[in-house]
Formats: sequence, structure tokens, C-alpha cells
Amino acid sequence: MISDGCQWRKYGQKLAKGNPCPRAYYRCTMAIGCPVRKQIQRCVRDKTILITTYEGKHNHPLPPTAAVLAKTTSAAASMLLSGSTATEAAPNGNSNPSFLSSSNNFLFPHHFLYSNSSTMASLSSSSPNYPTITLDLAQAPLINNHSLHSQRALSSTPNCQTQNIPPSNGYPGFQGHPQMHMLPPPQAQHLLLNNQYPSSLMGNVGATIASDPSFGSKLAIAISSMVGASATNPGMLNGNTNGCTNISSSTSAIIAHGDAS
DNA sequence: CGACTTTGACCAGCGC
DNA sequence: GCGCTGGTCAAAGTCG
Repeated sequence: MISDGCQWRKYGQKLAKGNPCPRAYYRCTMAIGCPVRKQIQRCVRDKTILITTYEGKHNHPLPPTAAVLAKTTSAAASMLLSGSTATEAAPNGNSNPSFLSSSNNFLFPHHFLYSNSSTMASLSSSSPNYPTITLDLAQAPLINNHSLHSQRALSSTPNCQTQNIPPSNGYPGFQGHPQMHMLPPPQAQHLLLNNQYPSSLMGNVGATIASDPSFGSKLAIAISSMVGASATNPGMLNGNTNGCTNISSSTSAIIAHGDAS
């Protein structure tokens, strides 16, 4: 498990159909009565990927680490919504999705995907009820062709929402640039599951990311915060419930990159 | 001893 | 109605 800055208590575990790895259920215990829950499950195609699904809205202020992550994700989502993908990202005239809150109890996007394969780290988000965001924090591309790498990454691993990306020296301290996709529900789910990403959208997303020089630093802050939280909360990092391998090795690699920045 | 995890049981929704 | 599945509960076990 990667710590996201919040405190969680496991309340159940089930074997889901079609996936030999059990799904674990956690409840936020940072405040009494906090309704936020999350599910953690390994990707059936790539067991190094952990799929974390958040549900609900915190009824308490988030700790700094979680708040930074939340605000960074929110900022990234806002950036895309206000960018060239806005018309595709905001169907039905809804240009202000409910999860794009600036408050401290920001509603987490619904899916985060974590990977412990080598030095890669990934996170992603999607939901049938909210715009889908895929933040791919994999190792960075060799060249600065964002849309090209978006397409290549997304076509490499069917049914998994995050993929490896070739390394590069894109963002200092993070050695990678995020792949971020925002798609309208329910088409988002359809596109993700069926591996059909419109090239025009991917190109627009890449261009949007490339046009925001602050995006990389925002993301680096978020990841550093997550890693920092893990380092100060070994119980969360090494809990290793439900038989999952902890990812301390990969997060350590991220720490090194973060410190280098 | 308190906090947390484990795990079988229970319940609701859904399709047949 | 029945069976399957996903989500939750709660008692028992574990750990520091």
C-alpha cells in the first residue's frame, strides 16, 4: 500500500469474480463518521498494479500530504477542463464536476492505480459518474512528444489503465511527465476498457500538459508528499494486508528522484 | 489493553 | 424464486 496521507482501517476483503487477487475494503478513520471508503485490488493483467478506488467525501480537513495530492489532482483536472479538451471533458454542459473542489475535504477522484514494477509509479483515476483522469507517473519519455507517448502507452496494456512509458529527462526530480486523460462518462469507461483512445483527444491532452510548465512541479510535489507520508507512516506502507506486496522499493526510488529536484 | 486485521456470515442488487 | 456477486458486519485473532 501507498499512504495517501489519510488513515484507513480495513473492514473487509473479498475475492472478486475474474480476479484471483482479493479486493480489500478500507474506511477512513481520521475522523469519527467520515464516510470515505476505498477499495484496493490488483490489476488482473498486471499484478504489479494496484487499483485503488475512493468513494465519498471527507468530513474533516485532510492532512497536508493528502491535501497536496488532492489539490494537485484537482488542479490537473481543472487544467484539462479549461484546456483544449474542455468540450470533450465536460459533456451535458457540465463544466464543473463535483469532485473539482478547492476545499480541504476534496473528494478524491475515484480510481488511483499504483504500480510497483521496477522504478515506475503510476496513478490514475476514473469513474462512471465523474470525468476520467489518468495520471500516469511512469518513467518519462525519451523525447518531448507527449501525444505520441500517450498513444503508445495506452495501447500497450489492454484492460489496465496505466502503462509503462519509456524513460527520459523530462521533469527534473521526477524523471517523467504525467499522462493525463479526461474523458466523459460513461464513454470514459468504455474507452478505457476497450482500449480505444481517439488520437485527437490524446494529442490535445498532450498539448495541454506540455503548455503548462507548472504541471510537472505540481505532480512532483504530490508524489513527494505521498512518499513522505509513507516514510513517516510505515504501518500504512508495510501493512501488506490481503497478500499484496508492499511497494517500499519503488517509492524509495521516487524519493531519490524527488530529493534530486 | 487498545487498535487493527482476518474471515466467515449476512444482506442487497441483479440476472435468469 | 433462486443463485451469483459485491459490499458490509462483527466476532475472533494478532500485534505492539
